[in-house]
Amino acid sequence: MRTSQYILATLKETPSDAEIISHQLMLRAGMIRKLASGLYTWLPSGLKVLRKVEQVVREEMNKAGAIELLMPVIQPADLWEESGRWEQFGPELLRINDRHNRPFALGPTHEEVITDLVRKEINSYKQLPINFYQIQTKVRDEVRPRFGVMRAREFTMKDAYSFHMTEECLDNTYQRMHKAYCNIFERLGLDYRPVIADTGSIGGSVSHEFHVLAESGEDAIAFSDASDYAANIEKAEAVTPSEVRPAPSKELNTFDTPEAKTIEELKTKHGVKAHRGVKTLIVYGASDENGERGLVALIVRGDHELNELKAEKLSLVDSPLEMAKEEDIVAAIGARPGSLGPVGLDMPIIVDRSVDVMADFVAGANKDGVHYSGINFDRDVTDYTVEDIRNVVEGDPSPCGNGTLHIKRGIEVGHIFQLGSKYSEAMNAGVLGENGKNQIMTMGCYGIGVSRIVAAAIEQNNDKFGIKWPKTLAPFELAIVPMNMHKSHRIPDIAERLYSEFQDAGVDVLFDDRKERPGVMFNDMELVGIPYTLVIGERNLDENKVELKNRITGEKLMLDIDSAVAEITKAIKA
RNA sequence: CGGCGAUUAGCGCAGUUUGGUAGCGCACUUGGUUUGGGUCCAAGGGGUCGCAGGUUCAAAUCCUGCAUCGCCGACCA
Repeated sequence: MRTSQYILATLKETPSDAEIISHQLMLRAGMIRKLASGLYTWLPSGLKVLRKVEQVVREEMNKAGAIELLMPVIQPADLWEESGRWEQFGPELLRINDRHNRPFALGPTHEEVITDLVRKEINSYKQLPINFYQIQTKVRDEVRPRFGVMRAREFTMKDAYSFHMTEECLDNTYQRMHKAYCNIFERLGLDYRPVIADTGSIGGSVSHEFHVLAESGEDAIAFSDASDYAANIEKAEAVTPSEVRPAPSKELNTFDTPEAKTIEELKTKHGVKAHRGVKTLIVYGASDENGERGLVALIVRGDHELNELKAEKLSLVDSPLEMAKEEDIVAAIGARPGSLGPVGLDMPIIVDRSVDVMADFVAGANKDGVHYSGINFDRDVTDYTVEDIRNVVEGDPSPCGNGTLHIKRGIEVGHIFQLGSKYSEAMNAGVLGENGKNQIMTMGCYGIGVSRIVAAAIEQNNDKFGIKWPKTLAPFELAIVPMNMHKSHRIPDIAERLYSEFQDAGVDVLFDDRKERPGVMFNDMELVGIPYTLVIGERNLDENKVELKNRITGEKLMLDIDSAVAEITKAIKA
């Protein structure tokens, strides 16, 4: 490709609405352009990278025995009603009506469509297990799209769905997919981790996420330093410390705290250390038979955070979790948030495991501007239950029993689930078993955020000059940069000759034939992140040499013109 | 969904306080100059100042409403 016949579309200045480095570089390197919030056009260079990711994914899926197909983006509402997700999915499901006013959804995922296909096409246990996948555009009307293609409303996803007679068979395929995913992220040269995950709105039991480690990641991951335990923080169990609750040593006392509404203010204004106090969070309880929701108190240590996911899984708590409105709190308790506590509280009280082992602690007195000190369980608070409802923190013991937890940030690029029969049952997807009877199939599903991987790879591979693509992802394998080509005949002759020889050798080469100054070309090639740049200039031509620059190592090599094509091609294809 | 901020040429921004014919840099076009790391000089093209109302002799500027975009938050009691 010649730059003069291409659209490099590089930008000198960083567009002001790009926050993270991958978003800035994708815009500056001419990979994407925004159409509207969360909607992006892939420019030629960006598309080339996207296709390379797709190809790696496709090869590894095929190798793992999955079969490619392609399903529609537009899906009839009936299917979603059958699975129950038309109601359940919420506003993230973008709904449209056709000209006959029939309801449809733009597919955020394809469990319904594939289950419908399989129940019609697969009739016998002899055809199982089977695993279908597609690489396709997904639509999710995100609450807040951000970070460019990282969290977009329209994005490319690889989704696979497997069907089985037994749990064992599902587990088998699941492990195979787990391995295939590891292969994919390794081939893409990414620093990644598989972590134990929650199943979220997709449903099912066993689940792993694959995270690319990056500071800008939206998820927190907890790792053990002494085993391979790794979990999304929302799923990591906070293990009960071995310590036993000390005996009460203080009397229950009130003290005035008119200006202290937060743990931080209690600390600065009254010297209460965060881990000596507790936070009392009021949420709505599960609805009773009349559909009424009461209030429930959740209590975590002052220096801990409530884990919303753990909380909403408790039977007493409404799901999704919703914090009580201030007026409801005042009506029920007579005090406002900031002065709440468990003593004398007339509602179910759920305390975190780490609160259960506290003695003589501080909490609000359920009277505005007043706190208790010296609170002790079973003396001052008698009716409560103990649950794991907090996020793990750095230094917690690992739930696997080995080592200590550390927290890092990650970008979720893959997620695999053992779905069980959630969809197959709701949609009556069965086959005839060996015994001649109908049996509901068991399912697994496996997703990879293909477009997100492009951004995640940039987060991990950049410097102040731009993107440093790993060989497998670079939009071009080689750039030819002639110095002041229009000034001589030697330069263009050699550049043209090498360009065509590289093309014949099957190298994806970008020939920068613009009438630009050298600095402009160098900067563009570095910004775009092409792994090798071949510099052709008068300076070295008299010795019959050309210069090869490595974008990753910065290394410069002088090569004989006559052997350059063979040598470089060999290095690239290695 | 809540809070904050932004919206002026393709991009980055000034001008808005104090109303008076729309500016700068980059990019683009033309000519010249320069040539191994974002040359320099000159000339030029490009804007219903997000939209709709209002106030005024006069609105990018003041007022009202709306839209779009971004950030933060959506447990932190």
